[in-house]
Amino acid sequence: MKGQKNLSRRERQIMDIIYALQEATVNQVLERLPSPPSYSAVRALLRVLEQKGHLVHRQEGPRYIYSPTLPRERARRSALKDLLQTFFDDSTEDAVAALLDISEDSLTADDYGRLVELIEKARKEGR
Amino acid sequence: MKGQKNLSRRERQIMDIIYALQEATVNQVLERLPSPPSYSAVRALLRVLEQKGHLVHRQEGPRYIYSPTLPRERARRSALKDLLQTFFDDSTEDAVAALLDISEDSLTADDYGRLVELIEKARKEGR
DNA sequence: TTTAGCATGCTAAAATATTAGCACTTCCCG
DNA sequence: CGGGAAGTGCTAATATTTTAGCATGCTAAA
Repeated sequence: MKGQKNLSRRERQIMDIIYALQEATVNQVLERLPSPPSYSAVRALLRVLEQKGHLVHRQEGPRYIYSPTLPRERARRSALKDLLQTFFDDSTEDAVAALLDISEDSLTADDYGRLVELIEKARKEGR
Repeated sequence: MKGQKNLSRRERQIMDIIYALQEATVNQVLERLPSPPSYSAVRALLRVLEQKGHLVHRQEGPRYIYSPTLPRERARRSALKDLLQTFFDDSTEDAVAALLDISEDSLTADDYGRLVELIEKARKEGR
């Protein structure tokens, strides 16, 4: 029901890290946390996040590996949707433009070609 | 210096609202806040955000109108960059695909055309 | 003028989030 | 077998966030 934006600051940082890595151990999270707190502080947060239903863990040898409950694909759709609303007035075009602007340095001619294909394909499917 | 992800939960909600509206009064913020607290709670948060340098206000008749310190364009670039990293492994293509997927219902044939133009233009400028 | 309505500043209480520390378990290597 | 290194659970203290309430100023209409 409620979004995932009811997370506290640390919780959000942790979820982002885990989404970026897909799954992570306590230490992987700790390493990437800004102004990292103690090991046990991180464990406590992870426990809370699990209890709130945002994470699950499996045991891998001696240690826990945490992964998100909500699949990455769904989480990113939702995040993108929010971003679109907050910063782009729901304008897909503006968002794509910003995306291109950010990425221009790393895109090759082939990449541009693939992007055009992507759009052509969406256009066809879209009716 | 430090990012804007050091905000607390309420602070973040408020910044999002103000970025979406471009600028807002206390009441506009209050109306859109989930599980809205009291009027004065919102005022207190706004004051804190201003003191931290995230917002400024101007006086409009009897009331304050708050707006972000960091221009929307910069804030959204930065937000997009983060999103790209967290959820798309920095793959512009994946992000555009997700964007198209989200927006497909609302895009017209013309829109698709404009998107292709956008990319062609970026390709040319990109070298 | 008075007064009601709506705005603000400030501050202290309450609720949450964040953190460290201690006790216990498991794994692995000498 | 030990025994240390590296895990984990739990709990209590601390820090921060979030909130409401009170005092005050300004404006407009009765």
